Amino acid sequence: MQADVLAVLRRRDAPMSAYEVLDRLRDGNSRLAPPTIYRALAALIEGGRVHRLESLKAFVACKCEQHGHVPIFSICKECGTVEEAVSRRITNELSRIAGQSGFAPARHVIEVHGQCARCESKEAPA
Amino acid sequence: MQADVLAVLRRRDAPMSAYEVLDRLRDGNSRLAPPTIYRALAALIEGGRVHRLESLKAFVACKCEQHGHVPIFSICKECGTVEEAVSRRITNELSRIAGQSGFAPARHVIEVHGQCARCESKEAPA
DNA sequence: GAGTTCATGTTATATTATAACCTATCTTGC
DNA sequence: GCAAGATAGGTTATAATATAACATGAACTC
Repeated sequence: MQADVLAVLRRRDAPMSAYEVLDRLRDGNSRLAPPTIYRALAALIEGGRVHRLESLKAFVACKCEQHGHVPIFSICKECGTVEEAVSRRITNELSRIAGQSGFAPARHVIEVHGQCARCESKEAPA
Repeated sequence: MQADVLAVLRRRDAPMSAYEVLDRLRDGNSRLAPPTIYRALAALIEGGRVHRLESLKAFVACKCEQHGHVPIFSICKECGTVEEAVSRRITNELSRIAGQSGFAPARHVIEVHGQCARCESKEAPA
């Protein structure tokens, strides 16, 4: 099931809601309920192979080689595509800030909403 | 209504769900429905006086003097308290990363989950 | 093959959020 | 004053997201 869910997510580079994944998988198997999908997603996220975009309530397959990093997502509000980046500077600076108050970070959520280069140039084709 | 919602949020330093706010306000006024609360929250967020914690689906009053900054939240998974920080370095670095791919940032979501100093010392009182 | 474990199925429901439409109040210019 | 528009909020209904709780079945263990 995890493999099926991951395959569906990988066929898109835009995020999908859990119910979109569900609908997509129901094409072949009508007896499929939300908990099945949410369980698979939870396991995939645990393993770092899928990320949840908190601000979109949606999920994407991880595009990085190595999992276990801190992902930084750029989310285009026009076309919905998502880029995944990594920055040690950001991770370090967040640790530094947390350290000032003795906070022990366990999980980071970094999401940037905006407009990708492609959509920007379409909108204002100078 | 915005004032009422803001007052409720300010009485706590932990995040509240929209429905917690609703219940709290219903104490005095039983005829109050979700859209009313969500509208007030939307306006407050627009004005920078309230933030939505995306990863918690919850809301907090902004604690900063000046609104319009990029807030960085530290969320304690034990006690639920939230600290709000600002870092120009992070903002700059995020802009730099975005710039590399021509992405135009409009809104930032930065949330760090972990354990606050207080809860850490309680748990392992060395 | 009885007992255990693990993934998944199943049913029901909780939680979060918004659409669509209505009503009241305020405001502004005449 | 009062019509016209603007704005906030009320009301009803429902959409979208997520999980609890329990049942089933296959696979493995001894």
